[in-house]
Amino acid sequence: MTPRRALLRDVPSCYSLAMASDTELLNRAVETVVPRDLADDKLKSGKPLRLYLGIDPTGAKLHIGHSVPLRKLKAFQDAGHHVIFLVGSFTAMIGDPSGRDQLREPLTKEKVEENFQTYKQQASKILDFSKVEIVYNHEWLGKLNFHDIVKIASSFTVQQMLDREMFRKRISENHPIGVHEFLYPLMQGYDSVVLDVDFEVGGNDQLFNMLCGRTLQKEFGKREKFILTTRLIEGTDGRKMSKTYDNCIYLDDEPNDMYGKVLRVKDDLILTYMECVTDLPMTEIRVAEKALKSGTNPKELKMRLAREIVTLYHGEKAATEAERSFQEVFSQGGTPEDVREVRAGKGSGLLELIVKEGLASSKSDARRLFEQGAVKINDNVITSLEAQVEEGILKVGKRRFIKIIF
RNA sequence: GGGUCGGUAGCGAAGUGGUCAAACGCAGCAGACUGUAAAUCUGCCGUCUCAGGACUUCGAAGGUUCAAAUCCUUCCCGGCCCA
Repeated sequence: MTPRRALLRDVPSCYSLAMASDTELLNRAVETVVPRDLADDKLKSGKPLRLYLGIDPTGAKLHIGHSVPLRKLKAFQDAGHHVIFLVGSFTAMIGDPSGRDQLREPLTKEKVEENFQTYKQQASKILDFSKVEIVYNHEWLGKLNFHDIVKIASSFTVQQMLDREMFRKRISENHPIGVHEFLYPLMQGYDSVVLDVDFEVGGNDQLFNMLCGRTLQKEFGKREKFILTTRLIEGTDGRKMSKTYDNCIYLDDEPNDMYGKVLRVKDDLILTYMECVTDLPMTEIRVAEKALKSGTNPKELKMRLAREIVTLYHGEKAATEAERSFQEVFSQGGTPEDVREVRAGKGSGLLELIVKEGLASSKSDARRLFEQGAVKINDNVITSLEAQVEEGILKVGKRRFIKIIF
């Protein structure tokens, strides 16, 4: 479409030097655009558009699933559009019921601010916050009175709310639904009214909330916005990416750890990851797709993917290093380079050290590891619970290493 | 407000006076296998241990009993039905 595609081949693909085309903006890593033709028209107009992404600062560690909408935001920013970043300072205190089958704990104001700082610090790896407009929704939501709220609420029906899957689920499982949870999408929708944007970006789990915004904008006579939802990517094991499943790749994971996690991703997610969380050109991703179909070892592509992701967050050097280290440790069963060094007293117990250094969660746990032959010093399996500390590389299981020095 | 059912380990869920640290499933951990994996198989999966046991845990606090997750009392939290 544009000549930049050809040029890009010679450039390390993780550096997105070029702007994405309109087609790519509206399609790559995108789940759905509502309504499509409105989006096309607005983009075709060539005018800079106002768009926003809202987040509730819950204090969660960001993982690459969170990076998808952020990256989309950045793509639009690079294309010259006006990006607004909305901090759900008010909404966070209520808690989004989306995707929840449990009631959420509300947050305090102080906690919200603290959380946002943490968020910003992590998200800065993707988005340049100095170039976006940051707004807080307590500034308007906190000022609404009961009249306003009733007006807003009357645009929706209880049936619409109850149609949502998580509420149905809760009903069928006899879990509570707080009345305030119905208010949540309305508040978020009202954000759109205040910001009067051309469109909103969000994860696909936010579709309902964002649609409420469309309804309210019409109701309040504002401009019509369209909605762009990004794809939700699954965690390394193919289930929903979630802390409770421990299948997340976090933005601040150490290079080696991050690399290893990507390699552990289920094979059939490779292409999705490439599309959604890297800057690899789509042309290259198509080539990868063909290669997969023609029987290339998925590991090869996964390594490419892993290198790409680590480069994005830690730079090329770290990525190369992580790759080398990974091959050494896992493919050849060796030990990593950068093992943590731990000073230990000669003659002290090995078991105690393992617990103290967090390689096991309790003494009982450590004991089990000994019994199961998981404890090795310099590749010699140690089974005696009374064993003393020795100098060398201590390996517990496959992934936990420390270097013991006296 | 009334009635009723329920709150068990990270989650789900059995257990209704002793044989209960508590079945089972999921998740997790270790070992084998492998392409890091996945799948599969095996073992583990409260804490501490002088390895014989000891200690803490079944919403919370009291009580009955030789003995309580199991019985009683009060309280807290939730579901459902009725108002």
